[in-house]
Amino acid sequence: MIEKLDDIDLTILRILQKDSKKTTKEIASTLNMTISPIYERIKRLENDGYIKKYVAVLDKKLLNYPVTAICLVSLRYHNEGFIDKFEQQIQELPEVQECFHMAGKVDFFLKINMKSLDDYHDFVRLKLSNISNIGVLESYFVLKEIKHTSEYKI
Amino acid sequence: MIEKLDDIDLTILRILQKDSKKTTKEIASTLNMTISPIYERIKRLENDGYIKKYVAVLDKKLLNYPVTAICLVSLRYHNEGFIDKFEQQIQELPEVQECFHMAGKVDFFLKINMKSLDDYHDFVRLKLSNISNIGVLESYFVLKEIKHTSEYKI
DNA sequence: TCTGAAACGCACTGCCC
DNA sequence: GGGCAGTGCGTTTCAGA
Repeated sequence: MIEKLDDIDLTILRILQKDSKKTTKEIASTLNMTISPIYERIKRLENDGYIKKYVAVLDKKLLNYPVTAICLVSLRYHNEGFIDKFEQQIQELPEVQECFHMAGKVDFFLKINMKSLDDYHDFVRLKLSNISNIGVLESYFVLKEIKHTSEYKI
Repeated sequence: MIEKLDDIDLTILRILQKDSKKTTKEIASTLNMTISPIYERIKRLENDGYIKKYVAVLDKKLLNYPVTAICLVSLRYHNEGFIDKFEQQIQELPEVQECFHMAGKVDFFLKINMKSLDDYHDFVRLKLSNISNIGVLESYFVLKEIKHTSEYKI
């Protein structure tokens, strides 16, 4: 039973998508409320699916993933079976952090993290190119990450 | 003092980037260790910057952000001042979830979440276009999000 | 739906090996 | 660097309004 969110719910979501370690007590304090209602609202937001999960955000550079590539893929054949299969194969590649099916000339848009350009070369040659049905494949490299957040403007 | 990570550290990071609500006790249990060393390792990973932050991941659709656009921007002038200013202005736009400075013909790559195509139209017209120095601006829309994770393959 | 209080478990500290 | 025990705090539950 999913109902509309009020301002209190939105404030809770705003706080937690910035810092999920904030305690119920702290959130209650900023909202001038007691712990119980905040606690129940958070549980409701989790159960209703507004909060999907809680994750630790790691440092790409320190983990030695300095190379980020944007990869544009166009398929050769566009019937349902081929698209589904491509999507399924992409899911299983841990190097691929994001993949979107696009409207327009380019079919898929991929964001890929690698340890080196050599690794990227191997990745394209051994993994991506082995996915049959890829027609055109264009790669672009990120010089600098200006902004990267999981937050939504709520 | 940042030292190299061993397998235990990497396992901890793997677990926490999937689910940061896992307790120290649970992590210790899967690693057949006691709580203390796991606790200390997590603190070290936080202090050394391997773990940047903990966040709640929200549901875009439930929050009524069904439109995701990829926006490619080329600047008119490419001297340092103009680029810095552009980057600074982008930082302040909450609709922009990701922005990368690219190598190649396209200067910047933006990922933008909106409530509707009308809102996107307004966003481009009122906010992006008002940033002086934008030369070319191309928009592509996401039909379907195949994969979107903050995890790294560690 | 909020308040307040009580119970539980985990985070955190200090000491030992 | 890892194990063990104690304390405080946050989470969780529940009676009442």
